[in-house]
Amino acid sequence: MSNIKLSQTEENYLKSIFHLSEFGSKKVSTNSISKILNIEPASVTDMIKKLSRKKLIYHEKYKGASISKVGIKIALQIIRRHRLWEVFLHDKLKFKWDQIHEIAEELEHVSSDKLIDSLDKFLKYPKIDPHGDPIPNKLGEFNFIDKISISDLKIDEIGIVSRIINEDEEFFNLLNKLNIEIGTEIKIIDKIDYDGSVEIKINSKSVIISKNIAENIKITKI
Amino acid sequence: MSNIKLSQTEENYLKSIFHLSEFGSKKVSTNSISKILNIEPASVTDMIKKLSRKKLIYHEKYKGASISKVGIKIALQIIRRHRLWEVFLHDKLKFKWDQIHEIAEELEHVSSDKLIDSLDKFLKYPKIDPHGDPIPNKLGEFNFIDKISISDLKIDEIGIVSRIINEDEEFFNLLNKLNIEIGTEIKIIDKIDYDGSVEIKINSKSVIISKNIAENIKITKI
DNA sequence: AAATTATTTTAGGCTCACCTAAAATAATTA
DNA sequence: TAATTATTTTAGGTGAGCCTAAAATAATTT
Repeated sequence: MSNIKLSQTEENYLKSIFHLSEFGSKKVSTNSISKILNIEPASVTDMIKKLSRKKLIYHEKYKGASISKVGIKIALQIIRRHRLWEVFLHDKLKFKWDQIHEIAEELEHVSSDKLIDSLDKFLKYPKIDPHGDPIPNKLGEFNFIDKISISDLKIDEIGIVSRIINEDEEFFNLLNKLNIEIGTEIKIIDKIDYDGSVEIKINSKSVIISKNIAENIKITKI
Repeated sequence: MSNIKLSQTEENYLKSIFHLSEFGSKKVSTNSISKILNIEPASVTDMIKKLSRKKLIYHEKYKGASISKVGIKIALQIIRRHRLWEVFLHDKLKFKWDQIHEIAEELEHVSSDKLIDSLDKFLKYPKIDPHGDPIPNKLGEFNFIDKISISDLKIDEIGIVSRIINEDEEFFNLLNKLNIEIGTEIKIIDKIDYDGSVEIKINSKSVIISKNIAENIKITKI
């Protein structure tokens, strides 16, 4: 195992770069990292240099950063920790869906491998977290399910909610109001050409949701 | 609630000062803190000033520090978090008794009150941790049981192991070898005047343990 | 292509939590 | 009590991770 011990800050940067790079496939700009982490671009440049020196990312001046193999491996372990803690908080401690992310952000930095493997076992090796995101295993492997969103369904098709992209409290409240959670069955009643809104039926009630909302709810077609 | 948000470092200092002060009753020297935390005395002085400014401790130059009411309250909350995580690691994740302390040192700094209260509930409000130490409740209250050690028993008296003072791995290995853990019944066979060693019977086997060992094992007389 | 705008980097500063060396104070021993 | 030793504090310095302001580079408009 590559046992480079990173600081919490380094871990957070690496995780963000991984997410922004879409599994390592894209270059990531200084500005995008800056926005996600709420840190000034100049500071981001400093950290990019640091991670670059450690070979966790590659960087060419003024040309963006890309994440290295080792960087991806570490990022996946951080994500694994985060998501396992989310399962724990949700399933065992009965936390609401919208409260788990923030706490998992702290727990994910606790650095014992044995802790995480034991937690994994205790939770019975879950494959997805409460948001429907896949949990990498010890080796960083996970089921990459390229899900479609509500907007992608056609009229009369039915899907099961499998992942919520947006993690804002406001978005969570909205879903609560609409009675939507992971596992909810949704049928497309109508698609409004004008602005991409979608009329859907949930538990025999029908509502119209905006294009933006529809795109933030991933589903599995059935 | 006093919601002063402290850094991990500040929390560690406060916890050490609390422990060294024996529940707030004694003054604590710069040197003793320095030794416990493995930090140079000069650095300790810096932090003493900082905690003093925040009124978590009192300090008079060259005369040692004492912990304030608010300081004690916060220290007890950190200890509560530490011990609840130890119970979780031991009881739920099946960690060995000697591996829990280090991990709990990290987990104790995760700062959500709701997390700790939910964990407390999940663990069914335990009163003691796996070392036999009492767990303060939400309000900082706990059962202060002034336990006696094996050395304090007389010949033919019987006690139940209720707390292990020393947390070294070596000491843990020794206890393992002797088949001693929390809950073990011990009978005093003989006390050797020469050096304070004690002959004890555990599960019908008798061994002689040194005075030092005997003093590090607390028991409840039955 | 030149000018403008946006992005990224450099330069220099700050705080936190540490350090060493030296000075100040307290405690102990002769 | 004076000298010695131990403890604590001050003074000045370091790296990590942030900041602002200005310079360098890239991208977009005109």
